[in-house]
Amino acid sequence: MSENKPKKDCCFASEGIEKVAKMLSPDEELMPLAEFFRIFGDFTRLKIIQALSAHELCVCHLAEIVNVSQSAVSHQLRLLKQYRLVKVRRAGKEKLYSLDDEHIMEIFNTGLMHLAEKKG
Amino acid sequence: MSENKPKKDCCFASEGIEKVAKMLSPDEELMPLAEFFRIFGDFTRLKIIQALSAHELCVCHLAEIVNVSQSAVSHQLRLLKQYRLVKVRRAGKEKLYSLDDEHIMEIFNTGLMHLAEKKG
DNA sequence: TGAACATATGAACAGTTATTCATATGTTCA
DNA sequence: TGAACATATGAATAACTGTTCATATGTTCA
Repeated sequence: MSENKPKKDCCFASEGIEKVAKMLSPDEELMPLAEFFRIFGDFTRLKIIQALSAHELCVCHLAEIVNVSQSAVSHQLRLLKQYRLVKVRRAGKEKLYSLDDEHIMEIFNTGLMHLAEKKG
Repeated sequence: MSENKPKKDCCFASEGIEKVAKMLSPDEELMPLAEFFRIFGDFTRLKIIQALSAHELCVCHLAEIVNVSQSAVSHQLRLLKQYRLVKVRRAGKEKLYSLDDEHIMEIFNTGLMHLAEKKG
């Protein structure tokens, strides 16, 4: 922590620093955002997301497609739902999952593009 | 794992499942993508990113702005650089960090928009 | 109703991660 | 050159995360 550290002008004047600090989104906005992005930061969940981008799917098929246990998918789907990446509807015995909105694939694809450009 | 589980047609025919499975990006692409997104999934790093979106900054100023120790920012900057979210240039004693490209804030802002829409 | 199917969930465990502390490296300038 | 400043890094630790296993809940249909 850097509480009462005297402000230095190494790269930039003190007023500038304050300005940048003030311009940051409030913690109540940035913390949920970090939680939201953390959901993208897992291989299994990323496969679930990409699979759902192609088709609404039930839990057992998702488990087959991403090749993890039913329990594991279910746990991940709970997170994905909690953070509004996916939505569900019941259809008989099954529950059909799909992506919540366009933002999800927008983020996914921007990430892919970034990596493609930086490759090598 | 779901190795030789007999394919069921619960929500969708078996051929459809195969199609979705085949359409997934290869692991060598999805795993780095997960690592890339994981970097966004931390409060401190998100603050660093947003601060850098406003201005190129040195380590000590970043530490002040995001309110963590110099060592902590430095460790995070190493990750941010490793995954190409930021770039550095030296200016005398200091090192000035800035965002690597537009994709970073594009992802950041799409996330913010998503949360804003889902609020409540 | 009850058997069979589909999904969800809690506890436990192994692996990962963010910070701190101490210290090392790199740069400037008197 | 060496003191002062700026940044980086390794080890240690506490907190968190993803999977598994066992089991519970919910739904259909005979």
